[in-house]
Amino acid sequence: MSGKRQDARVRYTKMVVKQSLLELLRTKPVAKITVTEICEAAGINRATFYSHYADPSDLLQSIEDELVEGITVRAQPALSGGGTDMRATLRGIVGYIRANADTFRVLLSDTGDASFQSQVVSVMERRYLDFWQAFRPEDAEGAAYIYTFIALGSVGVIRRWLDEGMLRSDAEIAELIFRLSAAGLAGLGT
Amino acid sequence: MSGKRQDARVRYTKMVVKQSLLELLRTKPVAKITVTEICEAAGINRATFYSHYADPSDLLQSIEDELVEGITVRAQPALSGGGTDMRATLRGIVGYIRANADTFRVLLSDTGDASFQSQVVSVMERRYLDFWQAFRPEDAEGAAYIYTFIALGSVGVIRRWLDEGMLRSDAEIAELIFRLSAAGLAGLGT
DNA sequence: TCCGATAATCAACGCAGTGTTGACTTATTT
DNA sequence: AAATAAGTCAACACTGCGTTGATTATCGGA
Repeated sequence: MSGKRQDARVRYTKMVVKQSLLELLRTKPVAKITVTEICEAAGINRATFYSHYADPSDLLQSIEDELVEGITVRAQPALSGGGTDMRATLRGIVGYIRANADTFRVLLSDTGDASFQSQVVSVMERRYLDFWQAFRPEDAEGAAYIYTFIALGSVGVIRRWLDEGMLRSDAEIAELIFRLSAAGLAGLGT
Repeated sequence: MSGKRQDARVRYTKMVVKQSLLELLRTKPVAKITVTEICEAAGINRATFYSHYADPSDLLQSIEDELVEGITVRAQPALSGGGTDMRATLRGIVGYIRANADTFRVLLSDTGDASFQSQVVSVMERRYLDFWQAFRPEDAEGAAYIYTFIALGSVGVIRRWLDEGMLRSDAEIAELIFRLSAAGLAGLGT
């Protein structure tokens, strides 16, 4: 997409630095993680860190951006292989989260980042809106609240699923989220 | 509850320091707020800060604890004046959040604290569980997921309500949350 | 395969914020 | 008015910051 591929050294540095931060995030919030700490864990020089990122939050942001992008792509109905099939889209998203489970678990946890969760919710919200509006064209009272409700609720289900060690299959979780969301929407008209 | 009342000076210090932090939190995340900054804004000596709190996160934690306590109390059905009336309980909670709207808005925002949201969700979750289990004694498949779904969804509704400037009345929002939650639960059996 | 370009390393820098101390001043309680 | 507790102030060593310039290692293309 953007010109040539990055230098192998750069790729390595970014990778090792990201992994080190994620490792540290398991033990404490980003507020208490220092650049020095990250560099020691990564085995790189501090100056190298600064040539790529401004501070630990900036690094965290770049990790988050990748994951949000991954979800966004899979939230596009056309690309998820299911056309307008919401279940298929959800399975795609759940599968992607499983593939990056360790990272998602940390970032969505208590010591994680509120803004990351917020970004994920936004993507879900938009997708739900696109999908369900086809079925209920006329906007009921307080419709926007419902999409927020089910989007955040869905993320909650995913969080719990991750915390429990992903005992259930992707399909099961996708189906559960689908049913709960559909029910929430149905409840509006009541 | 715990012995005598605190010295007036202590009460003032804690108050002004909390307000200063909340003010700063409007502009940046807690990760980038320094003790020095807080003290300048509060007009107190740095040594005074350290005699009460360990660091900015510790101070933030104490603010959060108060609010979580406030919600917990109102989530007790017996105390919310409505017996087992879930609507009344929700109205009580929503009213409390409105009374502390500025603070809740900041803490539940993107730049807020993931652990605070998490604590609030926990309280709601437990309350929903107590209430609804009376109506559906036999636990359906994946019941725990539903409570997480509706608890987080409820917090999402509150977040949106705060962001929109609380245009709707407490009763309206409480009713909306009640309806969405009930619907989510009903959807499980389907 | 060699060469120019790009990255990473290292040591050093002044600077800002930390957390603690002890001597002091000021406010509160009884 | 005296005793107690809290806040102020200046100073301290220390840690981490962010940047610099010189040096070494690695990469990718001609």
